[in-house]
Amino acid sequence: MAVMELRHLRYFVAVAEKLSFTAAADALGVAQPPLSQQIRDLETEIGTRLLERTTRRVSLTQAGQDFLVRAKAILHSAQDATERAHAIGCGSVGVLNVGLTGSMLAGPLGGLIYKFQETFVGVDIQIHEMSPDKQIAALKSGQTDINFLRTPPQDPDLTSELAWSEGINVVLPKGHSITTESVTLSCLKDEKFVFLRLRDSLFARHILQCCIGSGFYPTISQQAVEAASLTSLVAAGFGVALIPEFVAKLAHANVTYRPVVSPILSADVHALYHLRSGPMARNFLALMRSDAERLATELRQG
Amino acid sequence: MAVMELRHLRYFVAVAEKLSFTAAADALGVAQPPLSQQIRDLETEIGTRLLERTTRRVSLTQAGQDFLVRAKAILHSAQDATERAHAIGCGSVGVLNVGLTGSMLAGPLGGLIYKFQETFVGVDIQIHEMSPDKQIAALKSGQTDINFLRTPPQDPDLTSELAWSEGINVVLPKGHSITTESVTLSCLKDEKFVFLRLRDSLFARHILQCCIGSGFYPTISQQAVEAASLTSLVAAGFGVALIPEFVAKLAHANVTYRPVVSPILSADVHALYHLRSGPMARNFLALMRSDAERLATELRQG
DNA sequence: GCCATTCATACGCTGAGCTTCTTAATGGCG
DNA sequence: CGCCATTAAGAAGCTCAGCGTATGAATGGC
Repeated sequence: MAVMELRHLRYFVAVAEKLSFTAAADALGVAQPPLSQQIRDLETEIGTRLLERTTRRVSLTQAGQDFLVRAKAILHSAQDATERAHAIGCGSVGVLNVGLTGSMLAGPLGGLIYKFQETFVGVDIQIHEMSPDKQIAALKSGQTDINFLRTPPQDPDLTSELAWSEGINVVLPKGHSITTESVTLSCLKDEKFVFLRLRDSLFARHILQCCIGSGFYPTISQQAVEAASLTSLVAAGFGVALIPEFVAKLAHANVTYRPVVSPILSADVHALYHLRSGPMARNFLALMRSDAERLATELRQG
Repeated sequence: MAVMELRHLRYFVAVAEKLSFTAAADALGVAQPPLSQQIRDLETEIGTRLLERTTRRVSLTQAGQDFLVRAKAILHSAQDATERAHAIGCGSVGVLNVGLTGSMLAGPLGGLIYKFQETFVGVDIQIHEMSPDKQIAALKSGQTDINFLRTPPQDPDLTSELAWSEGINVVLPKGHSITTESVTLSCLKDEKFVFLRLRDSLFARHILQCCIGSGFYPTISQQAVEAASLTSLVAAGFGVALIPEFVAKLAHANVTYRPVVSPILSADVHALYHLRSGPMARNFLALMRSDAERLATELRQG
């Protein structure tokens, strides 16, 4: 027993719309006899006549009229399904879940997301703010497709890629004795420091190593979890802090920011994604790379 | 270039639901290699991967997840379309348009329609009241599927079939001199008559012939178009009228009804339908015949 | 490190669907 | 009234799509 295929529907719709087997066969690019046969098979399969035909006239039965509407809808659905799947496969439609820590949007990421949205209007970008320790779990569970963080973990399933590098600023409480436009790390050796929690933050440990490299072990008065909290603690008088350049854009009234010029310090942000992350994530990464290259070129030229 | 067929969807859905080629192949009753090949063809056709597969694990891509939902919907639609078409072909669902004149429902037709509705619950019966001259046009244009009238026309496209026969009653105004339980036609020879318009009504001409056959030419004081109007004209004092038995069921306060027993008169109602009327009409006719037969048997026995 | 399991590939075969040729039927036209 | 053009259906042969069998490659479990 033959089963119904889309071919039967295509043939039937052609005949039903032309009300002629020969015209339909011509339009379909097949000969007339196989068309007649396929229609016959379809009618046998359904168990009722769809077309009433004499040698001079072809007309739809009531069943045929109903079936025509549905057949066209099915063919349309099939076309639509393939187009949608293709679009999703290309990464031009769908939902892209981006995971990041709260302070990350202050840097180039905001503009990057805006540009991506402009290019891929069919993609809905969902931004999930989450603490660094939850990011890996979110990626692995598929909750997010791509995450941005300063501490790329070593995980065989996950790939990390440098997104951008920032300079380091020192945050000084208002009225602090240092008044120079820029500072060196060593002139901070007698200060009290507010740090990110060393246990969690690769960035904090990196800064610590830099201090040691500059010849002193910093006195740590407080440890915070969120980078944005550091500024507030400085404002409250707990000491000074070293923060990524772009976090300093989130200005605070009772502190001042000064770039650290010696040694040259940098805070790296990494894009982290799953090995089998979708095409949207790859498109995002591609845009990110081209954007980084553009920035580098501009810096070189300007 | 191969085109997509329902087979591809069936295969894909099977694999996507089992998340295993071998299990799906087993369920589909085919070997695993052709299944792999069909999936590959489908992916080529769509232009993107739908399934991510290693030798140990099969998983859906984002495109695959979307496509799975749509593929299942399409297969369901196809099944639904065939079932609906089959049902329409059998006459068990659809709309049956019945055309009739206003007074026709008083007879056996009401019960017949009720019984038909009980048997074919999927059929929506639409009753169209219309004047006799519009019935043929309605049938030919497809506006109605089956019509009931007392004057079957001779038309090569239309078939008529005796639906039932009724006796004839005479309608007398209240206080008329005739007081017997039943009357003969000849004892009405000196009455004034209200008739249906002779130009339109085969029934009226039939009655006229019967009067002539009984030895008199009736004095016609008024002619009406609707059978139901005759009773009102009698009540108004325009004379007496001869009407089909079942129309007399529509009782009127100021008249009395008496059967005409000699000669035996009958008013026939015919079912009229198109040569290519649908299966619902045929089902209705079949029920009508069996009902008529049942009535005849009951009459014979009782 | 071996083995079992599973998906992909290779290859030959069967039959479904196609083309061509032909027949039957019907409406239009002279 | 009969011929012809037109159209759907039937017959026969062919081609290739899809299937089955056999085999290979890869991966996770023991």
